[in-house]
Amino acid sequence: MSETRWLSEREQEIWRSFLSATMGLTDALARQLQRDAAMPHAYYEILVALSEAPDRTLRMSELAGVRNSSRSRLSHAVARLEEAGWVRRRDCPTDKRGSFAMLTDDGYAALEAAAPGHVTEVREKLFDQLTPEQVEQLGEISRAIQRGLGTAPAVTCPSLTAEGRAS
Amino acid sequence: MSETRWLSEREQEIWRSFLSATMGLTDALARQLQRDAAMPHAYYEILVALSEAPDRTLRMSELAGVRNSSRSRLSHAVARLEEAGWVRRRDCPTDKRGSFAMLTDDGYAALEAAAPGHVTEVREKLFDQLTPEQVEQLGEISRAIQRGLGTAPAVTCPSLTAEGRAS
DNA sequence: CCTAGTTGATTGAGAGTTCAACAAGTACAC
DNA sequence: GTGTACTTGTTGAACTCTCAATCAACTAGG
Repeated sequence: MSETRWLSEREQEIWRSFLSATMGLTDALARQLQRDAAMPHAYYEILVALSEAPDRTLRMSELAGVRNSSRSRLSHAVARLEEAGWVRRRDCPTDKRGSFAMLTDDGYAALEAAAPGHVTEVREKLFDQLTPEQVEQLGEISRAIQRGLGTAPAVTCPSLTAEGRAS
Repeated sequence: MSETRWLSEREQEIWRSFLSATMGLTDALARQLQRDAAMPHAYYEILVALSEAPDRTLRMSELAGVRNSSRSRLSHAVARLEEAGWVRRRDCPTDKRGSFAMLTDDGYAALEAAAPGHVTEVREKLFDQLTPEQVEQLGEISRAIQRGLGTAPAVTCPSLTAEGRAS
């Protein structure tokens, strides 16, 4: 076992700043969604993933994969979302173990209602704070980190473009 | 109320990548600490903050401020840490409402034991993935985000430098 | 002094996440 | 076919975090 490669002063400074920034940002987004749309960020992302899927429907395992979520977590979450009437489960005909999760019209409406506030928060707290160069740099850095994590650089989050919106 | 400023395709792509990267990184760190040191990341940071304080002691409210944590959360956390024997509470003599949290020798030992694995994870998953330029860029970006959040750019995280370590 | 308002910290309930255990179904070799 | 191994999805318990309520102690103004 090799020696620990400790962080330099500068690295530590950056690491702490990074941690503070990302945690603060995450926190701000979560708070905004909880306050204005009564849903946790994780649930919002589930709704988004479903809204972008064909027929607004996905297998539970696919949904878990796309969201980088554990099956267990997703199962609990979908149970909640079903209670709220935003998602409905269907059995898979070809594989009797399988389950589909389908976004309901109510769920889509909830997503549409939540989106503007969420995007606004993302824009104000992140993009408005950075220069265009920094935005590009952040994109590169994020990709690099993703590579290091060995996770698929898959589709990962909300539909926030103007085009993605319903008419 | 003004129109929502939706994200461009490019912005959305970067946003998703950023979210995936930071969540994945956060997750990896949390898992490593939980697995190897049986503590959540938040608790690790509390121990770090205490270890860097004079007499390894801080007022609860100061600790909450430094960690950007709610008083409630900290109270619960310190209760757990006290159970584990890693932290001890003391009454404040001058302000009888106040409480001190003090890192015990056991707590310090636990921190020392946990640190190498944690730093290694941070280095491998973050710094090893970036060029020196990107590291600097990330520092700048993080500062900018922090400014936008309006939080103090205070000391925010683990003591990971070689100098910070006990002899 | 004494009330009103503020601050420091704790508590309990509710919600989300994790982990391990589990049931049920599928796949594949033999 | 039969048995073994793997996959899909759910469940329950334990844990952390949040939020609102609470309480004690301090502080300022009359």
